[in-house]
Amino acid sequence: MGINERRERERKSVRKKILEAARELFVAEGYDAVTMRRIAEAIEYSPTAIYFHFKDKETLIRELCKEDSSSLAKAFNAIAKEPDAFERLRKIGRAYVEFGVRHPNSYRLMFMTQSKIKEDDYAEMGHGKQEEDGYAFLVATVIEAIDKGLLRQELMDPHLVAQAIWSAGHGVVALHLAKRDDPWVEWRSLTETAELIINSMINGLKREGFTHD
Amino acid sequence: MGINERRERERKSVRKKILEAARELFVAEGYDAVTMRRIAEAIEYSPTAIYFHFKDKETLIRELCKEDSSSLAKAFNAIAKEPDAFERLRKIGRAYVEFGVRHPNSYRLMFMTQSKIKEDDYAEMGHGKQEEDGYAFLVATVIEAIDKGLLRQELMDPHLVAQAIWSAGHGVVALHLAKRDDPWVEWRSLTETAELIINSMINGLKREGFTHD
DNA sequence: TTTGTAATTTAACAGCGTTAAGTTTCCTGC
DNA sequence: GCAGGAAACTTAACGCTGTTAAATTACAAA
Repeated sequence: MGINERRERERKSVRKKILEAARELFVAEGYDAVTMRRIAEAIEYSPTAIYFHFKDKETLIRELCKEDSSSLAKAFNAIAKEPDAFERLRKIGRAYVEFGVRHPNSYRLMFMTQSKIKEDDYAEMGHGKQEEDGYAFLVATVIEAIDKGLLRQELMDPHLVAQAIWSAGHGVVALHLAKRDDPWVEWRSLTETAELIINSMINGLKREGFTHD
Repeated sequence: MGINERRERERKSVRKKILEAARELFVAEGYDAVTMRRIAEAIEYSPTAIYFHFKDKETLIRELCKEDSSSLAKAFNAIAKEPDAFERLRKIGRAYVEFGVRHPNSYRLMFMTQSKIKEDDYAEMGHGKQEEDGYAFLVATVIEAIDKGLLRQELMDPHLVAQAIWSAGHGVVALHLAKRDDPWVEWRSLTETAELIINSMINGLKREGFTHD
């Protein structure tokens, strides 16, 4: 018994070592640029050793991604305290943008690529629970705004509105992550653009004549 | 001379054949899923034959992408006739969304991935010319809106406003292309969401009290 | 008919993620 | 203390990729 615990502890320590090395490399060079062989090299193991601890590269990356995404959930939970629905939307937007900047690789994986995750796995990922599901949190906030009569009368579908808001926020982050270094455009700062988008969207969705703070 | 022309014609025909086969495969299965070997197989040539006509896979894809993107430029040129600045913005948005739907692979390549294209190549791509440069066209429209006093007073930077509008439009397309099949979210239709985003953004950017059509 | 170049094929390389098989390590039960 | 055996790891290799080098074919020019 006691010895099994030791085994397990050691295994976990190696797992952690792999994750840390992988994280450092991925953060520095991105998902595609880092090979399994280089991760192995970094921890001075053979490449195949990784496969004892992780099913494949995809799984390894998802693990890191999961760590990151929990930081987004945390930020959202802190925001939940904000009483004003519009202000909450603004804070959601800012937190979302900050997440993209802080974890560009995870952001790309989560929101900019098609994932083959099956619906079955969703339950354990907190699907639908506001504390873990950012989209659910956004929808709930929109519902509140609708119920309080803050939005234009024709806006009755919370999913539609939430998706529009999400899209706007996503757009500014995604464009930044993909095109920030492209000199075709005289880029303005991400935060400035994000602020304008968030405010314009809220301003454009809110009930005509409704004056807010 | 006459024989050189014939040679050239034949070469161009093979080039075209490759491009057509590649396009069909790429459209059906996407950039990453299609290998050079499969393209070669489709035209019943050896894989290396392609490399006589195209430098590498990247170049081949860029060629297809260029063809697609000209359709966007065409759509924008048609829109240029629209006299009303806001209505022009709406049409730009719709055309942009339609481009994303019609050419998802090119869209992903152009707007959702980092490109290593150097600034030097931009001149021949029509950078800055409104007829070929969609961003320049958008900026020009924003400038017109500003000059005519249609936008809120504090909005004086056309690039900032253009980038906010672009981001909003991009967001809805990018999210759709990446997450459309993800059952985590009860997706609303792209066109409906796009329409809401475009209208909300314009509504949110326009001068307070300014009533439009 | 020879010659030279353009166009194509065959063979192969280096890199990738990954798997199979062999080896070390080290706890367990006698 | 030592045999057995699972756990953790390494070595070797597979199949796939984009791509290149070298050999081959096709075919107009002389």
